Amino acid sequence: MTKSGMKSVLLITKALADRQRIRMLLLLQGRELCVCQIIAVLDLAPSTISKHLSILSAAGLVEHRKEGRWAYYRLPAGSADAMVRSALQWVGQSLRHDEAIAKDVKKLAGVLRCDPEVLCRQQRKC
Amino acid sequence: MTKSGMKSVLLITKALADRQRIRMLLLLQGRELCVCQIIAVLDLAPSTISKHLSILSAAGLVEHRKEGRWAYYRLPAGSADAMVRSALQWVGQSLRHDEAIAKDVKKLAGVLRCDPEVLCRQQRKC
DNA sequence: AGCATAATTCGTCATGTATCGAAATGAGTC
DNA sequence: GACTCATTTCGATACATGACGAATTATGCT
Repeated sequence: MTKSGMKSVLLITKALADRQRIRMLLLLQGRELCVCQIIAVLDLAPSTISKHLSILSAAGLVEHRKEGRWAYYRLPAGSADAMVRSALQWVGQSLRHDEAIAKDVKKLAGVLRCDPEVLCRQQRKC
Repeated sequence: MTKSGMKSVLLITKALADRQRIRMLLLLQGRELCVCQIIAVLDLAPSTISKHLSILSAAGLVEHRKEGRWAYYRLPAGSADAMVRSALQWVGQSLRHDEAIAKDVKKLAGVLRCDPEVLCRQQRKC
């Protein structure tokens, strides 16, 4: 079923109207991430990250699953709403060559080299 | 030259993150409109409409020209930035079947039957 | 059970934004 | 020039939003 309507559109556009949330979406391109990994890259308070993720989630722009104490977020599967898919594609396309994003991705590479467990224990100083 | 970068993206997403601005963009699909016509359909204070239009303009989502006392706004020409074009396409596609938008378009049809001059004189009671 | 920990929710504060009316601008008319 | 009118800019106000730390929840470990 394909959603439509002003409400969904505004949920999406409002979700996309924030720098940190955009950064998150681009970090999630091509991989699933644990919340603690997102925290480590974006360098914001856990509660802030969590709030952002819930906004993205409400808009359908991310999905998540819990595994033990950890929560993993990812971009929605291929079966997702067309509106959501094209919105994500637009963002990805538009920021393909953005410097700030490249920096985040680079930082993520470092973060991915640690166990999430170790990462959290060390208070984000991997 | 194709723009890119976080700044442009945020200008666009922030511009799209408002119900009234979305309504304006859809009214402008396929035709150029005078500010007074937009006012007549959306039923907001002229200063509010003007502010919204300036935000859309800053994001590159609309163009405008002045003709005498009137100002006309339109969606950007085909030569526009790819980011802008696909954003507009996304909005249009997503709201193709929206009721609120259909209502606006219907109201616009009535407004278009008046001279802009008459329209303004009569304080939006055409 | 009791503790440690990852994530979320809640309360608060500062900042940003939508709206309006009043004043300013700019173009036409007399 | 003085006046009218469409639009924009400015200033004020109410509301929404982003950030944080503290408290809460939920899971795993001892």
